[in-house]
Amino acid sequence: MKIEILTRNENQEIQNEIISKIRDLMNYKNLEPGDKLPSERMLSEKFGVSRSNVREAIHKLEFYGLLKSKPQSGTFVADIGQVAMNGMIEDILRLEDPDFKSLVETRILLELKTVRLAAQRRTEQDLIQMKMALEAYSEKVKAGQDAVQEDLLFHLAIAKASGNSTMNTFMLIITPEIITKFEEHHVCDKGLAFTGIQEHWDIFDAIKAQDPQLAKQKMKTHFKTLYQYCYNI
Amino acid sequence: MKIEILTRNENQEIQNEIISKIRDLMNYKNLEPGDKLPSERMLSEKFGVSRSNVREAIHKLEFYGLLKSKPQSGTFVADIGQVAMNGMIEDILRLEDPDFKSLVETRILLELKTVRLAAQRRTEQDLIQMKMALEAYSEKVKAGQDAVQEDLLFHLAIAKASGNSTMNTFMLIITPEIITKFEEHHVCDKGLAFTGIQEHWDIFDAIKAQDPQLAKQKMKTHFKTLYQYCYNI
DNA sequence: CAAACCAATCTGGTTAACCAATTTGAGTAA
DNA sequence: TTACTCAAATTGGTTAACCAGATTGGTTTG
Repeated sequence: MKIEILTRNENQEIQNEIISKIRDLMNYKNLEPGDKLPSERMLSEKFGVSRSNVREAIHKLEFYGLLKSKPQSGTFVADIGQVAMNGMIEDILRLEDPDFKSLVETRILLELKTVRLAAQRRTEQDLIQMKMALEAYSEKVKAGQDAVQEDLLFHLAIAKASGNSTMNTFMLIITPEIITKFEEHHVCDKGLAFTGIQEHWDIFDAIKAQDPQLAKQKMKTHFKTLYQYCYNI
Repeated sequence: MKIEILTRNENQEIQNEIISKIRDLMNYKNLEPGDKLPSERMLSEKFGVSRSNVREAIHKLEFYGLLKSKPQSGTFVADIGQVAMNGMIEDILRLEDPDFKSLVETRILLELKTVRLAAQRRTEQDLIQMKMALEAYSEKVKAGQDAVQEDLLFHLAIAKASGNSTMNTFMLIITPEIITKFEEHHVCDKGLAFTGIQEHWDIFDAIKAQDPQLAKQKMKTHFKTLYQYCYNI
């Protein structure tokens, strides 16, 4: 799911194998929504793997909402049908690690939306938090220091103000990888931080003024100056 | 059922507590990017909790890219600074479970994008898979059967064809919850399935013709007829 | 005969012991 | 002094034993 190192890839392999075996079992036994999976011990024995491996695989399927473990009771098949179950497991098995381009593409999409929603829904409390993040960012930049973190925190504050918990979560998921990649490629110490200050305040003002279209436009401008440095990554 | 929720919340609680303790420790000890966290055993002893609890908390922070465990070596702080670390942990602790409205809002946003990308990037193989999903859907509807699953699989096929692995992952994450909620509220057995067939084929044709704007427009139409049933949920 | 009950059993979760790879630092040789 | 060696200690991961609570099916009781 994240950037994995070799040792973990090996792990990933046997986990995927277990997941596909679970899928086969569900098909073979014609398990329907609500049915109970064999116990973890039984699965680990049948598959010839350790119980903790089975648990990890179940955890992953649980994360994607396909299974549901009840303590002292059993693991149950979620309320989606067999067709969707097979299709989704197939997709999960073939999931590749996200590349940088895909992350950036998604970030832009999410932020152009969250900034509009934030302009519509922001509370006074949201404004305060955004302003705090923004001032911390400005100070760092003016002191000539690196400010990627403060930058990202401002963007996360916008996501929070959007009032959409799903997008907020997604922003949290992709943010650290973006930070890492940025610092790897030294995107941010190229003197574009100073122009960034004004752009950020423009975005903030538009949100404060509750003008979604303006906010989106300012965010677009911001990304334009930002990602012109990224095309050669 | 209530008990199940309670126990899980309880679990969530102590996990969050551990996470905030880890944050405090990182602040107190001034741990910087790349530094090593105390060992799992030491943390479990210091916090007075079991080692597996500590491991779960670390796993969660690892999922969000804030920590990185190296086997037989230690757990290391990710390459984002202290400020971003504190901000992100704060956000993670306050993360709420996504509500239906937020899920739908996000799904629409994602799909209006993936359908455009799919129109630009789809391969012949993608077309074949989408067509298969679509035919399965049509048959079920014509047979008068429920076809939510096949519906969603078609949409997932579009996400795959978009060539953006991050969006693909996100679609996989929200899909099962959407299915469940849909079936809970009986969104789909209100006779809108038949109109859905044509709408789906329109989307498919636009993708095949590599016309992003048309594809987006058709998807918009599709959502319009779909979610007019959802406003009263 | 049906409903209430209870203990044997089965379950996921937890704990503790164990493993192999990695660090580390004192000792050694150049 | 410096570079190298190697074994002991430390680490995250793995395995197996254990726990408390849920399930279940036969028995009892009204």
